[in-house]
Amino acid sequence: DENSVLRDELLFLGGPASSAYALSPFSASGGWGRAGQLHPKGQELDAAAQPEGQLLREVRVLGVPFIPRARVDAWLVHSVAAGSADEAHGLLGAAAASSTGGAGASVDGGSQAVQGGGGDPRAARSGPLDAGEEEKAPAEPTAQVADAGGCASEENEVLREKHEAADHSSQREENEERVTSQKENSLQQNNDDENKIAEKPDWEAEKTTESRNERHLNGADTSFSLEDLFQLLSSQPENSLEDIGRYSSSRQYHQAISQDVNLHEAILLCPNSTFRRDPIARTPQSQEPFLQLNSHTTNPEQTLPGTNLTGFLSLADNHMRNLTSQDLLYHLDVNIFDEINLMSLATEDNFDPIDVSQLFDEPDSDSGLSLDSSHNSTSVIKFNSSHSVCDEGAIGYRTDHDSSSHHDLEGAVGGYYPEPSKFCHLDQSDSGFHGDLTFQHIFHNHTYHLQPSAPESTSEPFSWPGKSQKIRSRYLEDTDRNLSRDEWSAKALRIPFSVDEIVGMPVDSFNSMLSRYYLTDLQVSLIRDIRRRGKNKVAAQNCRKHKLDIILNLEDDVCNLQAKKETLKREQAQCNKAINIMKQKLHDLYHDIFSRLRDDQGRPVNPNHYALQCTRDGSILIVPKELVASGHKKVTQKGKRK
DNA sequence: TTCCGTTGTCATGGC
DNA sequence: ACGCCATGACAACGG
Repeated sequence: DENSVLRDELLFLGGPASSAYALSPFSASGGWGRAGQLHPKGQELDAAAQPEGQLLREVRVLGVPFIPRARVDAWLVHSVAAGSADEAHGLLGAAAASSTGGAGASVDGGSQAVQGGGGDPRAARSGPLDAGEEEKAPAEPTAQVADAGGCASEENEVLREKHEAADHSSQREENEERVTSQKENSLQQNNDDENKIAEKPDWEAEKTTESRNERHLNGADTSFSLEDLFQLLSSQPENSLEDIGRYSSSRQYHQAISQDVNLHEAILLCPNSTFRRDPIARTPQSQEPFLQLNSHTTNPEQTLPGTNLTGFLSLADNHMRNLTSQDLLYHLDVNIFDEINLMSLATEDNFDPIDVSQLFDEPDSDSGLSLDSSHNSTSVIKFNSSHSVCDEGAIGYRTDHDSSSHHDLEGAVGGYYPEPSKFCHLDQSDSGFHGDLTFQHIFHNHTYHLQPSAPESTSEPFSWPGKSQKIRSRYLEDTDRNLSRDEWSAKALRIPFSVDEIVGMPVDSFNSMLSRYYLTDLQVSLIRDIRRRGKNKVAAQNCRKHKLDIILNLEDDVCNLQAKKETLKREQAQCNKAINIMKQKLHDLYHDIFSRLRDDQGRPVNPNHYALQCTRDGSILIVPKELVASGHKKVTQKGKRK
């Protein structure tokens, strides 16, 4: 029904399942429009220029007032933060009740509950969702919202027009906002009870920290208590890498004040546009090195427990100290990545840095990927490939091809994550890549399957030079031998789908998947290559099978024809034999007849001069051979009766 | 070491 | 134009 559709939509937006019913007040009393009037600070609520995507469409289908996502997000945020049990359980009635007064509690636990009371919870946000949104969607004067005067239809009409004006925005932009919304809600969920954060899986905590990061970057979250973060940070031992990773966002907040920019923080502070899947702003050259580096700095599991993370960050910091964030993207020394690469490898058991360095020092090392052949890409591939060794963070993913549906999201949120602590990310753990990170966290289990018909371990994402066979053997002994080259590559690049999915997915689902998920160009390229190679591999197998079938059929045909030939030969021999017998019988009969014939003088008839001829009436005539040779044209009755 | 079969991959053309 | 499929050709690998 319509409510379930809206609920699914909100689920996709990242809101808690219960919050989906926040839309119910739409149809009840147009409460959103009136809620705008109740905004205590009179802050703008509308960012109508932002496309609202499917949510808007669903809302419009229902004929309810259009609610900008920013409002919905804020409302959801505060509904959750208020701890309303009814709302938390997704009761329509409760949501309807909240439409008039809102939740009334801020994420700060009440100390900054300025938006509370009777205010519209959606108004709690002091600004638009993010800077980009602010630019595209100028603040709508509060008076305009208030002037709606509870007339939901009027506001709906205005907002709808605004939306239609902004309808040109791309689907990707819409997805970005969805992810942002999702993260916003994650933030609220985590802020609601900070104590729970340590109990949550790392992936969830990571998502939370990223949400904070984004808020920090956007400067839109003014209600977040920095003091809380400082206390939280100070309560955690700095030498705990896990804690460092977990509270990376806290460190970031701290950095924002101290201006002590280290590598990690500098990365996290990079403009979002750099890492979002913006077809204009983003380039593979600028993105990939960044992602690689950041992934290792933000992932506590990828570093040895005894590794001096601070030292490492300082090392990288020296490289970037004089670089802007954009410069960083283009000029990060590849050697750094090599170092990081080896560091990440060092986390593996039986790691031999010499062997591995030899491995990657091998000239003519063919990645085997028809990816971007640029230097950066190559280094990335190597890096990722090596990293995949330690990457056991297979997260549960759905094997059905419709994994991107909202229902799947709902199911995946509560899904099982085998090793969340090992969910070390490469290119999704940066602050600008929440989409991939979040979606991967939610959706997927990176349990890459072995294709049944494909004997593996003969190809890897990088070549194994001949003299490194020993290393290879050792290498493979410690890892999953059953991963094919593409599976390795997919795992290394954090492709959130299995090779089987990529290859077997219908083209429509495949394209939908590519557009729905936040994938780097490298990932998209790899996915397409995997799909192409996978399909071609199957085609080649079919072709060879077909060719073999043809050969076998031809061989069968040859056998059959040979047998038939033999049979025909035997039949011919039998026929010849019968013919000879008949000839012999006829010959004997001739001689027998002529031996008994006598002419008029009683002399024997010479068979060489006469022949026997059978007439139509059955009588037998003796005809001279010269007459027979003349064509039987003139048969004389010169013969004698027997 | 050579030969041969198998397999994966790429390029190409047809649909 | 795009994607899929079939197929020849090639290389790598293993027996």
